[in-house]
Amino acid sequence: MVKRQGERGMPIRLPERHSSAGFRPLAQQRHIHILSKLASVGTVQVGMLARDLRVSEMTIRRDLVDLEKEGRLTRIHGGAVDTGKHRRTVIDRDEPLFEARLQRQYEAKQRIAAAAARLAAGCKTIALDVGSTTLLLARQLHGESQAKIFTNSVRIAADLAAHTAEVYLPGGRMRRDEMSIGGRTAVEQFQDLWFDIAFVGVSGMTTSGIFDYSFEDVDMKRVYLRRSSMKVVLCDASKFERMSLVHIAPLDGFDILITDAAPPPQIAKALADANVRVDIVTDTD
Amino acid sequence: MVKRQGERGMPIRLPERHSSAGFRPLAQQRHIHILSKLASVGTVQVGMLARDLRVSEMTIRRDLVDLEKEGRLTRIHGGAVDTGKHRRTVIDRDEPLFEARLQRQYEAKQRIAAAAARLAAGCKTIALDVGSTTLLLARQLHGESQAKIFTNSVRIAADLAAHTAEVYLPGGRMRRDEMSIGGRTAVEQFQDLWFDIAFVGVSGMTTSGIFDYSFEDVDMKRVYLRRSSMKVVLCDASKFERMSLVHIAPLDGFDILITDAAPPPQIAKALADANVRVDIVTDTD
DNA sequence: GATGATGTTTGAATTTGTGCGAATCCTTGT
DNA sequence: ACAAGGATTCGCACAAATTCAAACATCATC
Repeated sequence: MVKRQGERGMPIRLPERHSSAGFRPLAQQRHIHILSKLASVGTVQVGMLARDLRVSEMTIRRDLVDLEKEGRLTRIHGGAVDTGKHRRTVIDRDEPLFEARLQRQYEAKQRIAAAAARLAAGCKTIALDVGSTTLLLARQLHGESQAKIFTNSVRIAADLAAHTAEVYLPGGRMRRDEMSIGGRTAVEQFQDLWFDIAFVGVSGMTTSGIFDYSFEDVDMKRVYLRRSSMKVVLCDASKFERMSLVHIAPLDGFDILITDAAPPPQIAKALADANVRVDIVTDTD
Repeated sequence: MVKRQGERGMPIRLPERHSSAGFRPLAQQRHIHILSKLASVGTVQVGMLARDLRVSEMTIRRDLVDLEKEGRLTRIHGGAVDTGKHRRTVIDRDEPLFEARLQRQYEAKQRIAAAAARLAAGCKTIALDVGSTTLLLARQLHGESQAKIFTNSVRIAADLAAHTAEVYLPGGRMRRDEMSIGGRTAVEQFQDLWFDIAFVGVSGMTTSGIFDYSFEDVDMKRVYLRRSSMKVVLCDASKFERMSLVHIAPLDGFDILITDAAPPPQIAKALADANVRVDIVTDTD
């Protein structure tokens, strides 16, 4: 059976030259709706989407098939989860958001963290940003007992406590959800230090730079990037071409990008122009 | 066909919906819920999960089998525990030392903490010292969502994160065992503040004052006692007549002592002379 | 009418629920 | 300490429910 778009072969994403009437937007809008839902909650259900978008479940399934072909999501029984290996991801009604974020793209983050840990080996002073990927990195650093680790994440500090020799935190108010410490005083305490290497997580990356959705944590990210010899950004591939609330820095604001898949061409070029080394940790292990 | 809860009669409230339900949690969502529970509590029970997720116990068991195959947990009779290699997110299985201390005199500490929590009710700024009793107190403060809580214990901060509105930490190096933050900079950050009430734990008390075995934490204890309107010492009865490494303050350095049994006569007299109010929480509640 | 997207039907595939015997755990008695 | 008894939990096998996707019908636009 030939799919309705089967003859296309290539995933051409032309803006559809359909002149006047905007009937096409419907499908397009559904796709956007689905993807944005995925981005915010990590999972979608066929029935729920059908109800939200006032279309049949069959249509939703066809949408999901299309989006899966483009690699934007992974279909599972009953719905879909955002890209990454099957079996993981999702949010929960009443449980911490963080845990859900941690599960999303778990394998990718794990691989990224492993590569980052290799990079950090031997460094004496290591700065760790807030985030789920950096938390996984922290766990890989348990062995580095001779390093001093600086982080504004209480979660990471608590995790490192039992294993790593020296953990330093800035002072200030702790954010509830993220368990990060931010604010002016916190930034001041760290900005006079100098780190051998800093690992910063982001929530989006475009040709114009790296982004994060957290207003409060951005200042500290900037400090990390400003005050370290080697500036490493951890960013799984789902975050390419995605902007967020706050612009952290342009692409030449860091040295190394560790990710799990090749970035899209424009970003790849921009990274090359900015002299950023790109480490891609592939799926095949 | 008899429902699994059929004998209960009415109160079953299953969200019976039409085909486009989306109410039953996706398999992945259940997995997340389970892992997340595991991360926060350490163990899960089949029955409880089935109730939480509104699915049959069989389904939960199948989930657990799947997750065990992925190595994310270890199944035990009646439920599952988290496997050692995936450590918990918020706070880890506290190291033996701390856990042991927490168990020692557990009931006494719990009662003391409860009395302290009553004392703290309504206070706007609360300082919490490091220690096992103060940790129990922190857990009783989960409801006090309008208070600002200051502590140099990362353990307490992590514990409070999910429940209490505002938690403040000083910056500095974290001690491994106690997960406390100390040092000159930490002390400096707190000594300009003023607390409504401060709770300080001690490891010994004699007629000459209160003592602690931790060299690093004493300075912060002194700050708490110096900078708060109400200075409360938490001290279970086993610590009377015991000295420790460091002398924190004389008996007139605080206002209220909460303990679980009447202190020996000499100390009682010395406390009376120092104008300390003694709250004894008896075994009979 | 041709084209392409969407809705509907229907049987297959997958997931979930239930019954019931076996296994395990817990308590109690000796 | 060991065994018996009772209760709970497990997991297989099968039934029920849900979801999937192919085939076809329908609708809209050009």
